[in-house]
Amino acid sequence: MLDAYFRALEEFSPLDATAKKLLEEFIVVTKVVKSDYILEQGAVCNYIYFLDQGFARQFYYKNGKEITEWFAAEKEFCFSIESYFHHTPSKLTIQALEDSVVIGLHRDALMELSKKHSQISQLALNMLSTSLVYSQQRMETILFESAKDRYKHLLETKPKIIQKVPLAYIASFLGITQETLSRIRAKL
Amino acid sequence: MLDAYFRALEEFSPLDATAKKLLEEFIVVTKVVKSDYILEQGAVCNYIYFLDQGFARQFYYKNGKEITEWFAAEKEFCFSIESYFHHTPSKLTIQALEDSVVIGLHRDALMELSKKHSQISQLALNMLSTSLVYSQQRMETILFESAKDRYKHLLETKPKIIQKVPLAYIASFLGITQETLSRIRAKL
DNA sequence: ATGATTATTTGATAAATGTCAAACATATTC
DNA sequence: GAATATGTTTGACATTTATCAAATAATCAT
Repeated sequence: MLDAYFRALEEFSPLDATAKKLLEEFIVVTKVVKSDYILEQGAVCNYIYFLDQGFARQFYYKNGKEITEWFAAEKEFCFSIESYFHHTPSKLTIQALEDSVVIGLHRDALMELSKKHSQISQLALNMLSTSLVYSQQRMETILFESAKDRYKHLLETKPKIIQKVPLAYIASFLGITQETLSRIRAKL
Repeated sequence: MLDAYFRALEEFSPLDATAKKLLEEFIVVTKVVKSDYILEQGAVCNYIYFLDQGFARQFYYKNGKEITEWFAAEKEFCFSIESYFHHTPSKLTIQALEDSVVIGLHRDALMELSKKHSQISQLALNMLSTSLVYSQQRMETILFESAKDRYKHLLETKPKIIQKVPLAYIASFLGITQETLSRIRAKL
């Protein structure tokens, strides 16, 4: 059941049986159907979610419009960074775009267990540093690539998203309007 | 000597005498004069730098132009995130904009000592999570605020930068040209 | 299947920002 | 303090992207 999950965690750092046992206490598995919320706006994000099956998006509201901030594909992680670390209500909503199985790892698993078990602190450090590098890289692409290049990059790195998801979601994820994206696509 | 430094670290997480002693082994203090490089492009960034005194900027080259990515004011931290975590040559250069005293904390201090001492793992986790939240927030401002709003925001949050630094640095930091910034400023 | 809803494309136009060139201002050096 | 280098502003124009409106196209529910 949790095999794929622990395998995904071990991409970050090795975990022995003790570490896994400790972590298990903090793991919650949930099934959600399409359109269900994994995390609702206003709730505190207490978990790092892993999409064991399915597919989800994170979005928030800006001037009444939904802005997609991230897509989580199968075997990927997602959470509201700000809410998780600051214990504040989440601006983000995480919504399943398909029927999904979500594995949540409670904050205390990383933050508290990491005091007791060094493999877990290494796990947390490696998860965080990976996120940080991604976040930094994404910022750079937004600053210095044109909308067209960002779309092409997304096509290369996450072609599945583009097949599965309404254009408007992708546009807001890229930071452009759907009309602009439609035109970019027409000229490709 | 290191008082202010440990105080800055303890903003993230408390440190007892043992923790401080362990960390000290990995601390390097350097004086640099104006225009000196704290980190050169192509070198691996092995330290998280703290500007004990002085002022610095991080930049890299994009189409032959210097793009400022970050300013580090006195008592602030800076490092090349990607180079530090991936042990790869840094794309970034960190340059002192004034005579400065820089305190570097070696990667092994956080990554290795955190296996042995839980206060250090907490320190590392909190430093990383703080960086991650900042990085995320900055990305959002870039995506969703106009150049003018970003400039105003910088004026509010880091007025000193604007006094000390050539306009071209600030412009590239904001992701715009210096001409555009000059016009924004004229109309404020 | 049919109508209703949702998603996508297209067109006309406006706004924001970039590019290139030159003028102007300030700081630095001899 | 004159000459030089560096930094800033301004102008004309090009490009990118947004906005608003409407036309199509695709999907969904009954």
